Amino acid sequence: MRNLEVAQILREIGVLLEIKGENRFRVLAYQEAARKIENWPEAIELLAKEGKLRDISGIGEGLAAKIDEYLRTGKIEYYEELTKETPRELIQLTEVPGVGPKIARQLYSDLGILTIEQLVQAIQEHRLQNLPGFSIKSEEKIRKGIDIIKKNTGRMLLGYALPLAEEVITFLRENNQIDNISTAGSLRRMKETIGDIDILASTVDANRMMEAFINLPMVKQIIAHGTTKSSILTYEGVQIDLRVVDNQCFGAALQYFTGSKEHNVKLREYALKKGYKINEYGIYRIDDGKRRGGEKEEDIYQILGMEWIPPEMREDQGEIEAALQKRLPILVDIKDIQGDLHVHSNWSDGLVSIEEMAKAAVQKGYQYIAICDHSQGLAVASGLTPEQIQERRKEINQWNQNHSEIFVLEGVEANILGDGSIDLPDEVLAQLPIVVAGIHTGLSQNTEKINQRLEKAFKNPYVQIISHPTGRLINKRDSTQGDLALLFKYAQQTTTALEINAQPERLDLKDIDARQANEKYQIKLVISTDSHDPSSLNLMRLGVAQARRAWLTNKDILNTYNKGQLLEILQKKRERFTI
DNA sequence: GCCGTTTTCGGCCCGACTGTTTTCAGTCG
Repeated sequence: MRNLEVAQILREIGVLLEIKGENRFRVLAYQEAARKIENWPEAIELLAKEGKLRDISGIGEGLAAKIDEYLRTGKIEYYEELTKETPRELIQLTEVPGVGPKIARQLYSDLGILTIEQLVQAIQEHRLQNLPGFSIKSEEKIRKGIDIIKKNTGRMLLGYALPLAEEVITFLRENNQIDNISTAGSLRRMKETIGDIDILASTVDANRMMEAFINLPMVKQIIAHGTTKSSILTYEGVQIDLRVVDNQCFGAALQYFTGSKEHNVKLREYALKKGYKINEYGIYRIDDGKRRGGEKEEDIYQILGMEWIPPEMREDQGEIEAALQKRLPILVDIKDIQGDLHVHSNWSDGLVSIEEMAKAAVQKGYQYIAICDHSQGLAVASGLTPEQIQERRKEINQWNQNHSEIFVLEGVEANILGDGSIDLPDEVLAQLPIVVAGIHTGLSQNTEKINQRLEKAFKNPYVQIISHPTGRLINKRDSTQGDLALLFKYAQQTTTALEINAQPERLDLKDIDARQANEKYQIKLVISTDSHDPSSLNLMRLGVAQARRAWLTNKDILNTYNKGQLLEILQKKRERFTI
């Protein structure tokens, strides 16, 4: 799968063209194509091979030829030409807040600056303020921009951003008279990583609220402070923006600030066709200029003749078309979750006993919980031997005999060994109502090996669920080299379910892949927290968000079924593939 | 550079803020 790689080079061409001062719509075309390819669920090289690149809307003759060239030869002549006059180092200069393509170009042509280090040096020597159009102020602005990227170590995990935003919102609520308050931006869309935290509110006293905001205990630096918008930087380097709007504009503002940019562009284009204009203050008829709504977010969509679109879907991935046809799926909701099918206890590397995990699950209102401790192949996690599993069974049976409030399923998270076999014998697996299996070692094997390994694991009749199927750790470790399309095929053929692991750094499968698995291969998914302690059961909402971003409904998710239905489904594969 | 119940040319979302200007360019979300 070379999609990211191709998207990257197209994006770079876009920036280079921007720096060069090319037609901005040509620039846009490259950026749009990059985005589409990045989010395309199938391998771009496969599409190219079949001559179907132009199936992707936004890729025409010119781009298709360049992509083909890149996939064939490893480079694009046009790109090489561009970098001769516009060095590619300039791309990273444009990543400094306050430095766009025009300034990057000026810095290079007038001062020969190519790198951020050279820029820092030039600022120290006050060489910027003498440039035409520059002053001490603009120099200072760029210096601050450099500070910000140096502090910012990329995007933070949703699992980190969400509680932080909630803490801020709770604090603001306690200290102000608030009409409406909500997260916005990528946080409201529940993307797996978040750039900065956006909060939107309406209140009778904006000044007071801003005052409270910039005086939060976590504030290290105030980046901006006004009556409608303030930004702060926390000690941990997170930027939080608070915007305050009139109550009657709250819906329009929420729609606008939630994005995504691509969703909004598409929505506005459609609005124009229908004779409406949308901005952050409301929706207006173009002919008489009159405002037709905007107090509620629903107004915007309703007036355009669409269903209200859940924020998680707003990525311009077909949701606008579906909303127009009133065919949006009813997305799975946290309230639909009946249990957690992958948690650990202190029999392996969990922190607490089975009883404590079960009690915590009762608090969540679950019908069932599956204790899936590691198995013997994972010694570092105190994986269980067959004998230990026998021992553990007594404890689980005892719980189930004495408690009716929740059913504890006896399970394991077994290891898929280097050759694809499972690290427990079939006789042992057969006695466990639920077997989750995952790759924990040999993650860097080549594609062929990973594929063979997974094929064998999927074909094991006792393995009903594959945990964290790609093994990725966000910002830390890439997915395994396994071929996803093949993996989906195995899952489909063997009626094996795939996990959406809700751990903040895993969220594996990711949204577009989970959607593809379900839409194209009709694979069922399981949302599991992989908890090693009771409080991690709360991570379920991250997994549910991921599933919603994958357009999944109740019927697609195994752990929305009641206990009886679930046990029946789990039995199916075994009945089909054993005698 | 793409695209078309606005079809083969002429469009391609919208506004705020900043800084440097007398009406706007650049950047950002």
